[in-house]
Amino acid sequence: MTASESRPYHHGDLRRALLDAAVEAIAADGPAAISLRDLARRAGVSHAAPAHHFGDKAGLLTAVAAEGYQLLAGELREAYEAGDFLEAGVAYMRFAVGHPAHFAVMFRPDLHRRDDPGLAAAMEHTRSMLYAQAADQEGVGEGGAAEAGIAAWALVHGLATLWLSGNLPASAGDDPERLARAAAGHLFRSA
Amino acid sequence: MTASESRPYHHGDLRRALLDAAVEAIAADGPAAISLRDLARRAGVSHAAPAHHFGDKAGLLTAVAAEGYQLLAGELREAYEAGDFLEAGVAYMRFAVGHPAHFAVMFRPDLHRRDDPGLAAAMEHTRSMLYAQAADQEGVGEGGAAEAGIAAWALVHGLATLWLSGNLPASAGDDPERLARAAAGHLFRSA
DNA sequence: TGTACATCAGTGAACGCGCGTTCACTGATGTAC
DNA sequence: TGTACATCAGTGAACGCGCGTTCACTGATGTAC
Repeated sequence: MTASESRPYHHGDLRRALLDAAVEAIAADGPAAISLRDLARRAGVSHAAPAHHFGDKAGLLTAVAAEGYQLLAGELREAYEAGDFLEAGVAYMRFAVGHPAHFAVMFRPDLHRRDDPGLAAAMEHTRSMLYAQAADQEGVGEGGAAEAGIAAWALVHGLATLWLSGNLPASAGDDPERLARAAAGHLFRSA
Repeated sequence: MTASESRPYHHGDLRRALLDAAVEAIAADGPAAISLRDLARRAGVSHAAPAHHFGDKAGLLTAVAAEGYQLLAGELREAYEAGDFLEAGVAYMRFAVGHPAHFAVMFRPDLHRRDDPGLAAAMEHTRSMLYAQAADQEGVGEGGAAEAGIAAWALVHGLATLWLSGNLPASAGDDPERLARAAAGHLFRSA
């Protein structure tokens, strides 16, 4: 992967390379295990280079989280545009399994820079899509409609979490999207 | 808290004290942030003492996880004995919010000693209760019954996870058990 | 009741390690004229 | 087309820190006789 010849002084796109290295490392060992020095090693630069782009570890994880929210918003938008709310749940599962590192960082606010405007914008955008259904129904009846949206989110979020952490029984099968569709179907069957 | 007078050479119940310190530290900063040296400090013993009881960090976290599974099994048993499956979901939420440190460690097999018999037994016992409903229904109809049990578990697990990590919107309210009851109600309404 | 001894819990010094952060620096790039 | 200079990306040495682990040890407890 790394050029054995003399590398140029400037990396080209070190920011991108560091993010990719972070995603790879997080997927393997979790967000807590990464170090800026290790990422620099993976990207083939000196250990002080990452500070130039992200400042510190929180800055890097904040960038990963923001990217994750953008990716998730994209997946959700497609499902919503197809007008199928159940498939939005399936898309959520697909995103989690397809981008486990992003998923692991996104819902860990303790790892983020609270004041980052890029993350805040990406979060708000994605959340507005997540709560869309709940907001739509909120005015309708008395109590419970908001919880319906939260219940749907919680179901697919819990399913993705349990899947990724290897806590589901063998009876869950080996196809995450199928499982999500089947499990979420139990919730929407009543709607 | 700590006796300022000369402490006795033997602690009395250092194992328990270290577990309590760990639970406190994990609740505050997460499982990744703890160190055996810090726990020894909190318990007022030398930094080498924890190794006597747990060997290493994985050994300690394994003990925390096993204790968590035992506590959860107790809460679930009460709900089941009352014959109310919905309240078992509420009990799951109550356990997670009441024992956030245990909850954070239990579903992280990467933090455990795989071969610990105590943990394996506690897990199996608790899981048999979690899957009880799914197992009961499994023989009934074709496909989908097993997913119903998983869906119920995923819903309350996701709800607890999102609650503890502070990811739920303000509309979720401030009463976790009420929220669990309302959200899970959407799932069981169809049954 | 008293003595000897085995066992075990906890000590404290020592080790090597990887980390984050800082800082003066150097190499490369791009822009003004 | 060429020269001067500002800007920026990345370097590498240095620092102090907390960590896990090891190990010979010592203090306390309990049991055998």
